[in-house]
Amino acid sequence: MTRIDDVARAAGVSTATVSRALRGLPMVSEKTRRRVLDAAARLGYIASPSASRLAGGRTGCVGVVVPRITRWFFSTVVEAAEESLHEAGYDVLLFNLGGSEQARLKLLHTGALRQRVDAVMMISMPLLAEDFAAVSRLELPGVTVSSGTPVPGWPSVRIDDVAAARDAVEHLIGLGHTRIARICGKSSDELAFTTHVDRQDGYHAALRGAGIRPDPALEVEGALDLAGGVAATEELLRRGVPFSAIYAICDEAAMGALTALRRHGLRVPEDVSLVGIDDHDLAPAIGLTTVAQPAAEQGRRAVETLLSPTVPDGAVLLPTRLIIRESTAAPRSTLE
Amino acid sequence: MTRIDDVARAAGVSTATVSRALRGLPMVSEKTRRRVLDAAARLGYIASPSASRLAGGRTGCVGVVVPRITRWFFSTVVEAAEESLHEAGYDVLLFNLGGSEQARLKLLHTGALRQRVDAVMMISMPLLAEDFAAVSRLELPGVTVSSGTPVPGWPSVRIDDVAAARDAVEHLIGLGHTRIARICGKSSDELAFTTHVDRQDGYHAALRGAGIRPDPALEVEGALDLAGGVAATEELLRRGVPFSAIYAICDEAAMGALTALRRHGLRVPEDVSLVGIDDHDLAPAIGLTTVAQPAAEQGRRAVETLLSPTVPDGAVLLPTRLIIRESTAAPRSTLE
DNA sequence: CTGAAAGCGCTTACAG
DNA sequence: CTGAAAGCGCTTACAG
Repeated sequence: MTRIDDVARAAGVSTATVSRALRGLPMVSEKTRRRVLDAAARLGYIASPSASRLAGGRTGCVGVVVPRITRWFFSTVVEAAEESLHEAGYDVLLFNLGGSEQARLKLLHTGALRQRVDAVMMISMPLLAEDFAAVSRLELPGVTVSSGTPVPGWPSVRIDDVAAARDAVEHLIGLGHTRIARICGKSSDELAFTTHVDRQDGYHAALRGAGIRPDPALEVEGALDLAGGVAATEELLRRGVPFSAIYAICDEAAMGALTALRRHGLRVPEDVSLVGIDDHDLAPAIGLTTVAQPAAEQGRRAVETLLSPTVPDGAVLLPTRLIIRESTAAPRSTLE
Repeated sequence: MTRIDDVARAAGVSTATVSRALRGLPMVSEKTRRRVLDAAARLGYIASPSASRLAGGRTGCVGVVVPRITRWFFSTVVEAAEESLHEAGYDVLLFNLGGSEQARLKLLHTGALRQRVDAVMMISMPLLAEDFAAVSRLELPGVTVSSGTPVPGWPSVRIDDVAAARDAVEHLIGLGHTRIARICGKSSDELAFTTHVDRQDGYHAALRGAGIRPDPALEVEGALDLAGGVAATEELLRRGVPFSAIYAICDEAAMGALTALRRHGLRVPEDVSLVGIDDHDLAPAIGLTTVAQPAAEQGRRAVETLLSPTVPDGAVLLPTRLIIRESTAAPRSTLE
């Protein structure tokens, strides 16, 4: 392993100069820099990250915290963020909570992040009142994506969840639906916080805006994934209340709904219209009408915001857009 | 930030003793250890990773390299591996290639991994002849998952891809199909190496075993994802060759095939039977018959193998299993 | 623009 | 079982 002294000796300069030259600092003559660069290349020198970190105080790492990397939204945000981070010269430390409360607590209340990262990006991280102290004890810059709970001093990147849900439901209303079911995540889930509540509010707002009185019998909690969508839809059907459309809190839940409906011999959209939120990779494949949110863009913007904090505390709101596909149509009753 | 001296002072011992006590090393009396632990806890002491790394030579990090974190198989392997790694006290550095050849080269031929990790886990990493030197120059222990190309000295964890493909195709043959199309990834793709070839071999072996002569007109390359499955199936239909079943190299491609078939008014399984490989999360939802492979288990076993190398060079082969759902049935011709 | 030297905060032989 | 001291390989004031 060649060290900085080897390079210094080969280039005939001090280690301080090697350090400066290699990091592109000013205060090095062009001639010297070239000599150092040559020597370093020739020797295949790479500075020891541990040593640089200890001496320089910067880790060159960013911690990316995500509830479940297996979910479309999260993996898409992480992929985009990772690319931007690497481009900016940072390594990314992945913390996947796996939906476990224990992992969340460990991350927050153990030194898992202390001195390991220069900054933190938290995606859809639910933070309870007692967690804020832990986060601020980190004394780290950070950014939240699709938060969750805004962290004081950290910018946040997200969409307007109220509007997204409203758009989805208003689309159904526009088609003539009035009995619109809602399937959503459990309140205890990872997205349970503002996202959950906001999308619920959007649903209610749309209904009220059209003079439709929300019916609790049409709203059912499941999980946020496919299985949850199936279960919620089964429960809905079990209740026996009439409905002509389903609004799902996310596309994965919508896919679950689609599955459950088909199992019961119900056709989409002939018997039931279905709309989700996300624009999941598979949404075009199954013809799902949805409100698209820019997942990758949120990841990129989060990194950008983290690295050049122009909006210290502000929120970056990214646009969503309704994409009408084949899963929604006018209800049969209005056709009859 | 409290340092090791602070703890040493508070406990009335030397820093060497603090270091030993905190890391659970032997050669520390129980009484002293308790005193140190108390002091550390009281002061909220956490050892500086940079300093430990520099002094100790271990980074406590494992690099996880993956072609595309957004794909089902990869995110599932990573989730499981990440959990095991964190349990074992390692941080995970994520390297998502994003399907870019440039990222692959940068990772291999730059110091991206040098001195940053204690070990490497490469998932479905395509390695060309010229890459091996770069990998061995890393001088790091490693493991490959679903390789790809086996790396000398690194154990590998995977399934028997030949058998998986054979099982899928034999299932179709058992139902009476003889015109079985194959849609697969491009040879230039991430899984292009052994996985691609093995599954191709399995398909051919199954056909030959049944006395069916492979027809090149029935085999079409696409991408490995949904869009690729759509495109490949469109191409297949465009060719106008008769077929009653499709074997897809992975479930995501199968979902693409399903989409394309539906668009063309073809029903599954009435008009066309469809089988994939994976048992993707969404496979049950769409009733896809598939050969299940244990993705999470591969992630866990890889970590296990990496951390306690009992099989220095050997391959861990995990079992697959055919899961029959609604996407496969006897061909109509045999029913007529 | 360049160098000598201290220091970052640990771990590890080496003694005892 | 415990401690004094060197050393890990850089970066950073401080001089010049």
